[in-house]
Amino acid sequence: MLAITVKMHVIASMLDSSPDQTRTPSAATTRLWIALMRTQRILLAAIEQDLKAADLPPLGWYDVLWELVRAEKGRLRPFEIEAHTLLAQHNLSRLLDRMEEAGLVRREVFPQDGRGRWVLVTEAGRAMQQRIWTVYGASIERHLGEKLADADADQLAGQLARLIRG
Amino acid sequence: MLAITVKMHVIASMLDSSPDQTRTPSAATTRLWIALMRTQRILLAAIEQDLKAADLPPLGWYDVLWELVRAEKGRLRPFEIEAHTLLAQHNLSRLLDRMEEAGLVRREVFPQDGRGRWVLVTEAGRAMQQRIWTVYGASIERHLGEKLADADADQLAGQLARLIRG
DNA sequence: CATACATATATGCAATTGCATCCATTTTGA
DNA sequence: TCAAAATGGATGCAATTGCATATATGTATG
Repeated sequence: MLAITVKMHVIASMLDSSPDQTRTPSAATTRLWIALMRTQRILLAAIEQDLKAADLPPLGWYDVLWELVRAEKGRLRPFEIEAHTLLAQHNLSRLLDRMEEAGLVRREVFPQDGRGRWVLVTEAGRAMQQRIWTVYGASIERHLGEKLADADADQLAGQLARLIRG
Repeated sequence: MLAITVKMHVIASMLDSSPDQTRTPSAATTRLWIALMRTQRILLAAIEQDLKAADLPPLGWYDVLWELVRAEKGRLRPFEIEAHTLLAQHNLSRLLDRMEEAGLVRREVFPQDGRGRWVLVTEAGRAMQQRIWTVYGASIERHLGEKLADADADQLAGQLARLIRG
């Protein structure tokens, strides 16, 4: 499976990235780092609070549901969800436990590989994804969308994305 | 004390911010939200990993040490640290337990208010702050600083800051 | 000035996360 | 072909976090 090759390559490239202990960031870089951390934390806290106020589960649940809903046949392998959501493997495994317990997803065997599983979203899961989006989307709009024009948002998103590509 | 007035004002303003459930974010806003979350998470994970690889404590410890080192007389009240670092009160309280146990800070009574405490950074704490910065700074530079020019960083930091002001 | 309310900090307990490791299955390659 | 290495996923246990509440003290109000 192609994923194997990719993974080994990724790991190998990560291993040789030992920090150069001699360099120091510029004041501008440091300001950007702090701004990035603070902005994300404050917005995330505000949005998570809106979800909690509406008696909805935390964002991680939404991320998983969204990936499943948009996936073909409403199913993915755990490692695919992991890659999309950036959740750690063991955290995802347990998040899926909770979501399965809540009836939002189901796990089934993956016949082509005895180690694997399918994770499928249930009807209740689809309904929950939509219910969460009602609140989540409104919250994103209120805390973020209202603060800037779409053109600025797009440009800013592009600049942020460049920080982690290449 | 001024802090009282501020707090009540902040709480009051937060309480009336009920989400408008009817609005939905634009595609641009949603892209920005996702970019912000992903970029912050990926960079933070990379940097925390560098710290761990150097056998240093997590970033929260640095944030507290930094606030104390820069503060007059190397001391602050817990609620001041809380405000600067965005740590939750109970989390800070326990973080300070651990840091005190590690000999990096000390708690002393605050005579002017029987409820309060001083948190002071020790010599070991100052040394640790510098030791962490060696690695942390290099890591910021490598993961972030190298990706863009200072002018771009400054501009980007300004745009991010605008998202949480007003 | 007494009573109710606010503030500063701490803490018990449950839920989540991190870490290491385990298990079962592929895949690789001598 | 078969042992060694890699993968996909789960799990035991410790550390951290979240949540509610406790404790002590300060401030305001009738």
